[in-house]
Amino acid sequence: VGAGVTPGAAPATERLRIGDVAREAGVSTRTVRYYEQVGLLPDVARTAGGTRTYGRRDVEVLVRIRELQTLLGFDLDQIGTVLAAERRMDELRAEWRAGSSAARQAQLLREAMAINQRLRAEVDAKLTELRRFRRDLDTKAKRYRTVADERGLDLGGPGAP
Amino acid sequence: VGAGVTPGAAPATERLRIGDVAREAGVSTRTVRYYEQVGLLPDVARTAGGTRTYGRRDVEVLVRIRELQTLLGFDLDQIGTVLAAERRMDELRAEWRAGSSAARQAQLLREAMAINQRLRAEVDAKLTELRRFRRDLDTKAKRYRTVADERGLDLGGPGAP
DNA sequence: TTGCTCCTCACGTCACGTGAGGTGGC
DNA sequence: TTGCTCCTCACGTCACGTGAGGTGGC
Repeated sequence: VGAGVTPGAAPATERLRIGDVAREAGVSTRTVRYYEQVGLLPDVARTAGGTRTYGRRDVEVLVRIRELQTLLGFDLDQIGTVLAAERRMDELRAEWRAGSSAARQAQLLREAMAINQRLRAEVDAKLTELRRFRRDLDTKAKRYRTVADERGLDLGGPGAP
Repeated sequence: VGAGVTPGAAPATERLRIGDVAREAGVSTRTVRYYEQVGLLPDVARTAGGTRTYGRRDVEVLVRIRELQTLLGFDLDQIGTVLAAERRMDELRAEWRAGSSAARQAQLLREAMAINQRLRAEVDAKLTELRRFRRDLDTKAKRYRTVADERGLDLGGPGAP
C-alpha cells in the first residue's frame, strides 16, 4: 500500500518535529503552534503520542509568513488571504489532470495574479520609502563629518590613540 | 519679556493640539498619548485646561517613530535609543556656543555616527531582502502567464466580454 | 533509565484600539 | 449655547513570550 509514491530520490515521507521546522524557519515553537491555531498552518499531522509532525512544505510556508510580516508588515489575517490563494494555485496543479473546468482554472489564476500584483505594488512602495530613508541617513552622516571637521574634533580613528 | 525670539517669518509659537499632530503624522491620538506615556515624546506642554499642545518638531518625531517602526521593524525601546541620540545631537548644536568641552562633543558625534551606521546597515539588509522578494514575485507572475498560455485559458482582458 | 523534546493550559507583554463618562475651547 | 475636540480610566486585541506541570520518543 502506497509503495509507488514519488519515485524521486529524497524520502518523500521525511517528517519533522516542531523544533525542527521552527529552527529552520527561524521562529519559536510557540509561534508555530500559534499559526496553526489561527489557521495559517492547517491539517498538521500527529503521531500516536500526540507529537505534531511537519513536512518540508511547512518550513516554506513559515518562511513565507515571516517574509510577509517583516517585509510588508501584513497582519496574520492578510497573510492568510495570500497563503490561501497560493494554496489554491498548488491545487490547480493537481486539478489540472483531475479535470476541473477551464473557467474554474482561469478564475483561480486571475485571483493569484491579482494578489501577485498587489504584493508587487506594496513591495515597490516599500522600496521607494526605504531608498528615501537611506538617502536621508547618508545626508545626516555627511553632516556629522562636516561638523566634526569644522570644530576640529578628534573622533579617534581605528588605531590612533 | 521674550520679545526677540526667532526673528524669522513663521510664528515660532505655533501650537498644535493632539488631533492636529496625529493627523499630520498619520497616527491616532491614542498612539500619540501612548508614545508620551512610554517616554518617546517627553515634556509635552499643557494649557491651563489640561489640553496637550505640540510644536512642529513633535510632528517630525512622530513621523520618524513610524519610519523606524514600519521600515525597520524596531520596537519602541530601540526607537527610544535612536531618538535619544538624535536629541543629543540637537543639544550639541546649542552646547556649541554654550561651550561644552570638545571631548564631550566628539563623544556625542561618535555616538550619533555609530547609530547612523547601524541604521544604514539595517536599511541595506532590508533593501536586499525586498529586492529578492520582488524578483520572486516577478518569477511567479511569469509562471502564471505561462500556465494560462499553455492551457489556453481566457483570463478576460479589460474590455473583452 | 536518563535527557531532551514534546504536550496543554494559562497568565504576561507590547503597542496600541475602543468605548465610557466627563470637561474644555473657538 | 451648541458641537467638536479634548481628558482620564479601563477593558479588549493581536501576536506572540514565558513558565508550570506532565507525557513521549531515540
